[in-house]
Amino acid sequence: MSAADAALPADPAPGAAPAERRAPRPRATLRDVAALAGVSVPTASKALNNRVHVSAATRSRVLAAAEQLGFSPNVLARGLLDGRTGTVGLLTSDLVGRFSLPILMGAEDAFGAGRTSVFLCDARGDTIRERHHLAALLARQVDGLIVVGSRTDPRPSLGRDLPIPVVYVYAESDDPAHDLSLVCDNVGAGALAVEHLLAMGRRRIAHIGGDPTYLATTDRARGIAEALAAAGLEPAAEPMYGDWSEPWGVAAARALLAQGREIDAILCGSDQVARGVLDGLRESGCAVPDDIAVMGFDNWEVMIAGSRPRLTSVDMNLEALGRMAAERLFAAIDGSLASGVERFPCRVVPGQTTSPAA
Amino acid sequence: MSAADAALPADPAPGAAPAERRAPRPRATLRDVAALAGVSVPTASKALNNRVHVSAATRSRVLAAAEQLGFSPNVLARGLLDGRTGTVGLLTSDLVGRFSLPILMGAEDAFGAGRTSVFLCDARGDTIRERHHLAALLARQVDGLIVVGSRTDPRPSLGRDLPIPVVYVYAESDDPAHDLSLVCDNVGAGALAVEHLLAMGRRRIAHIGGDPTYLATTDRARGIAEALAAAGLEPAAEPMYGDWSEPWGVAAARALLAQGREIDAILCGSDQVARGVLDGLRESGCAVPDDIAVMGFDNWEVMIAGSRPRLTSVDMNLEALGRMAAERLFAAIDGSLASGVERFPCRVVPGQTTSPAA
DNA sequence: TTGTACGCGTTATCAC
DNA sequence: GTGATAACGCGTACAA
Repeated sequence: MSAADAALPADPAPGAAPAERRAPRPRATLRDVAALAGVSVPTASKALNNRVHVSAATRSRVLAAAEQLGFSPNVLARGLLDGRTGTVGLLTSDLVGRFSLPILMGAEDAFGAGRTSVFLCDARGDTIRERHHLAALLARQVDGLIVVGSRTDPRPSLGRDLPIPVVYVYAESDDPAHDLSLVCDNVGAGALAVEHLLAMGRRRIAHIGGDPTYLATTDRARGIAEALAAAGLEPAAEPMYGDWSEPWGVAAARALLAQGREIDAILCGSDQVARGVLDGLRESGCAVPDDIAVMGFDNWEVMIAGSRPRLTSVDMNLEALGRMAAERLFAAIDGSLASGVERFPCRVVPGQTTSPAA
Repeated sequence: MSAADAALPADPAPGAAPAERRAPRPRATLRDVAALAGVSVPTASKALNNRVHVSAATRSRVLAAAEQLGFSPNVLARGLLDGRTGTVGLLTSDLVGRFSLPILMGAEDAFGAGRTSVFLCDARGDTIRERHHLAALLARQVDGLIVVGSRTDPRPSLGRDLPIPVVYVYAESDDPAHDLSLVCDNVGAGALAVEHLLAMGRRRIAHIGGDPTYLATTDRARGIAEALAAAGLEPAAEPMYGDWSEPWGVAAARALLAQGREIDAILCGSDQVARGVLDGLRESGCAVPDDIAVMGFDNWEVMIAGSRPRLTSVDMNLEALGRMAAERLFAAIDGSLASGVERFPCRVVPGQTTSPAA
């Protein structure tokens, strides 16, 4: 890394530059470094890579030359030799980056100070763009691929004949026999939420879900129903479904209250729905959490931060998912990759909307 | 592109694969294609690149071979020859991707169906990580760099001695004499907002700003003050500053109303502040927009969508900024790059919080 | 300890 | 119309 980190020379002001000198100086190559140090190219290479059989004097001359020229090794040329580029692609369909970015960060953390970089491409839900990006990534010789879906429903496999390993994250591949997928346990997430509410002493729990065409919606609803049944409880009302918006949350909360049932908690399909529900309850004079507890899913900080009181939510552990994906991919790059679907647990992040019932 | 797009072979099921065949097949090279087509490597190259002096028969044989092998040309090897990789880096410090992603999309659109891909790296506000990413990008021979700040305040220049052109976007470089920066005209944005409110018949305009340590805050405040003065109006109250949060908006709205002044519009420092202000006004029984109009800045869809009524906001035209950056960079890659700071106008996106006064 | 020869995948040039 | 040769920047095996 010492050579790479020397990319910015220490001397930024080499005399008064002519006013119109805009053309950047050419890239220094190993040959330039070797020439400046007065050695052959392979010797310079050994010196920079801490290989044996190089005298200390030669090494320091080479290092100095590299520093002076701002030399940064061409990892692409190196990749030509060993067939690796130290680059993985992250192919996403998630417009706003709500899911992709935490996963990206987790992956970067896992690759860490190593030599691997992540190439992010957003297909914006467009199949043609996805294939275009895939071709571009393959042409750039990425060592592996992480595919992130915009929803948890299974997505089309990229196929079995790619020359590099692929890990599907968040949305599983529809070819689990050949592809490896790492996803959140949304059924478990629903159960976790119910258990949290039960621990807070709530018993009359209603569910206001999001868009019913999403697998995440039905998975969570199933987990909720199962956990309630396991506790010997009935849902406090028929589950309601709409979309992922705040306005839907507002409308649903009103409709739910209008039913006149006894309710002490509402489990919402997402943080956005939950914010709408909070608004709807406030309008109706319901106190949160004293009268009714409220919970969301996703733990999306942008939504949570503005919520009053601060919303309790279920975190999908996306960063951990990204880390796992990176580790799996890293292992697969010089080994082989398992297939199947691995589900990872979520976790409740308590806020102020679910304190113990009076 | 025809060869690259052939990366996914048309025949995904080459007989029953053994259950444990996970190791991906090796990458096909031009040599493999040439051998299969029964021609030399240079001839295969010409055939795939639509060069002249290749017989139709030969060309079709080569194309068929490439298709069959799922051949995808190694653009990195090609880059070794012409010194181009068809890759630009996008270095950001913007955690949540609120500014970076629109800019990224604009840049991708501008590079369009061309051969240029964008490499996104998030430094997460960490200087060390930024230098690490910069070194990684340089080592990967990116042809140019787009640097996106997380706030509009000038940011440290990457230096004058990089071997590739750099365009700073959203936050300008602190070395305008040598670097090119493309930013939003925040002063103009403040003026635009005032003009919109004036057009709606509002005259008693107050300003609830965001974090006063941000240049965006003071720039917008200045634009607001100047536009009011130009219209011969006084601010309806002393400007208030806090942070970028919804809770601040709520508190500020309450405090403002408590002053008992006559007010018919509130200009908020951001959409988040505006959402808080809307909440605060609703609590106090103020009707929006009938009693008081409300406007935000940023036009952040996530915030706008959940706002009731739908918030009027000033869009920063980030996608356009990204497109411009890509075009400038593209031109600079085989030319020279201008320096200085270019400011681009913003635009008002009317919602339902600023209808004409009664 | 250092330098020479070669190869990675691709394309341009120039023979044939 | 086709193929041999050289070159891009780098690392490794081997010779000096």
